[in-house]
Amino acid sequence: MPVRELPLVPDPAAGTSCTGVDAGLSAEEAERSATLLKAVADPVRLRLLSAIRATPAGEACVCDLTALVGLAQPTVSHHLKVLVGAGLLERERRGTWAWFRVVPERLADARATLA
Amino acid sequence: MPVRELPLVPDPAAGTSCTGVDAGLSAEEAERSATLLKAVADPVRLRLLSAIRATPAGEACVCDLTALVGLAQPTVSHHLKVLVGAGLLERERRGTWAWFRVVPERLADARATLA
DNA sequence: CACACGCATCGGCATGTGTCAATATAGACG
DNA sequence: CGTCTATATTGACACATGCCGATGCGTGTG
Repeated sequence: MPVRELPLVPDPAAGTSCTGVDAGLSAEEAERSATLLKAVADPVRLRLLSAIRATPAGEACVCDLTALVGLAQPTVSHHLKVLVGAGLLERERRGTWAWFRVVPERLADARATLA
Repeated sequence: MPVRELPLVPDPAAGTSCTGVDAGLSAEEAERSATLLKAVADPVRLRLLSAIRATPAGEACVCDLTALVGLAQPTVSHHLKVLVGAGLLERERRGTWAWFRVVPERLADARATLA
């Protein structure tokens, strides 16, 4: 029966079982963090966020972004909806256009989950 | 024909086309960042990273982690492989066990893509 | 050598995700 | 009201992903 080397602090007589690493992050916390990170973990959505933030006014409408990423309009609308759903973007309708702004606090939240 | 309101800086005679938001993040950069973030955007992998980091020695073996997350051993091995592939984890074989440590620099890289 | 144990890989299945064409909705304008 | 433009929604498809059981590989132990 192989025996662990270095720490071997606990587990003196526990048979062959491993030491047991407890917790570090609950399943619920991990689930919520992953949901937020999944919204960002997409190349198109990263470009959308970056492009909107790089705008002089800090906002952009769908047609601008459609031209930018080179995808069909429904696809871009879908990605924007995902970002809005995650709280990373705010949507405001002015006339015919829909304007999107990033929510920096929410982006900071995402960054904080990797701290 | 509706006309844009606030900025209307360029686009004086360009018909109905939108202003054009340029760049902010190249497609290649976005692709690489998304690959790194995808590795982290999973509840199980977040828990694995967190648990390994919370260990006194900063490392853990598969059997510990299997017990932690409550999934089958092949599933945990799969997730660990994803994390190693992304450079977020280092793997070292000592005897029968495989020990995993987090690579803080790589985690900082992931965090930096959201700056 | 034979065996046991930890871990990795394979094959398959269910589910999730990105994409687009087609269509629906909403507001502006005549 | 009818039409045009910008955006949202739907349906369908291909593809990726998470999960597990079965199996293979490597390494200590008797």
